[in-house]
Amino acid sequence: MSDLGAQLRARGKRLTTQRERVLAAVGRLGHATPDEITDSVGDDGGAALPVSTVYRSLDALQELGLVGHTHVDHRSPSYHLAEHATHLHVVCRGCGWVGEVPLQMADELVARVDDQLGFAADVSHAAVHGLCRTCREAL
Amino acid sequence: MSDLGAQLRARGKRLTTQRERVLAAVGRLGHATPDEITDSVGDDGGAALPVSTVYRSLDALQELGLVGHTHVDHRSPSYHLAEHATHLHVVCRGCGWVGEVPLQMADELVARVDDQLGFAADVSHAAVHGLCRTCREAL
DNA sequence: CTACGTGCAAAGATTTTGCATCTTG
DNA sequence: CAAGATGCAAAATCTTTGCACGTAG
Repeated sequence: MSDLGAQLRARGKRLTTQRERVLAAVGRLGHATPDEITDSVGDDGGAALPVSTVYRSLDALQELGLVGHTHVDHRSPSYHLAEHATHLHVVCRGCGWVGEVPLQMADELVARVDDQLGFAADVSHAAVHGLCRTCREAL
Repeated sequence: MSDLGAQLRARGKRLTTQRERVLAAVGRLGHATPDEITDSVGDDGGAALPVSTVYRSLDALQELGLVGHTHVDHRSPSYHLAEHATHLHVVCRGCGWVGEVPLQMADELVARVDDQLGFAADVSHAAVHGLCRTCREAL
């Protein structure tokens, strides 16, 4: 993936195995916390990485716009590939279930916010809380 | 505010000055982190409260549904009165500005999510990221 | 070579917990 | 009184930082 290298270089940064491995781990996991990513990095057969490197790599990759993150629960942000950010999250307060919803469902909201505030909303980084079908019926 | 007492008692909890003061502080501040709330509690002339009590009070008040919280930035949740939750937040990635948007703007999103997933979304607890008018034009 | 990045360990920041003591109901 | 809450300080989490050494370009 020399493309990654090019993007990094364009920003005065460098391509390192660590960054490649962190990016790969994020891709493998879909959505994951820094902690989960750290655990997963070793799954490619290579050596484990210190958490600090994972954090710094995520920062770098985020600066390039390759990954993004959302706050699904109280603690720990959840990282995902930017290209995978074609949805927003719904998080159940009852059971913790996390679902994905196509961005288009929020089109109207985005349009209205733009209209009234001139605010360019990026809904793909949003988490909406509520109750899933099951927990809702359980009440 | 005997109502607060009644609600607490109904849950097997008790009414204490600390809880009243934390609730009052949240009301005064509108939106605030546990830290800011701790600082503000003293503003009513009373003694300061230990952070742990503030956290426990917020938990209790949240359990009663009197306060809620959102994750505006990386660290620290922001608490607000539930009755004040008539809006959702838009957070500017550029300057950190936080705006409020009437819930109705998300009505369609809520309806669609309900329709397709049976998920009861509570958008008042949501933070949508993006760029405010100013930062947007600055690009 | 010369930045920039990595490892490691220590420091920060934030939240939670154990326990003796005090209060509410 | 008895069940809960509080205070305080210590522990647990989660993230960031300093610094000497390694390495991409």
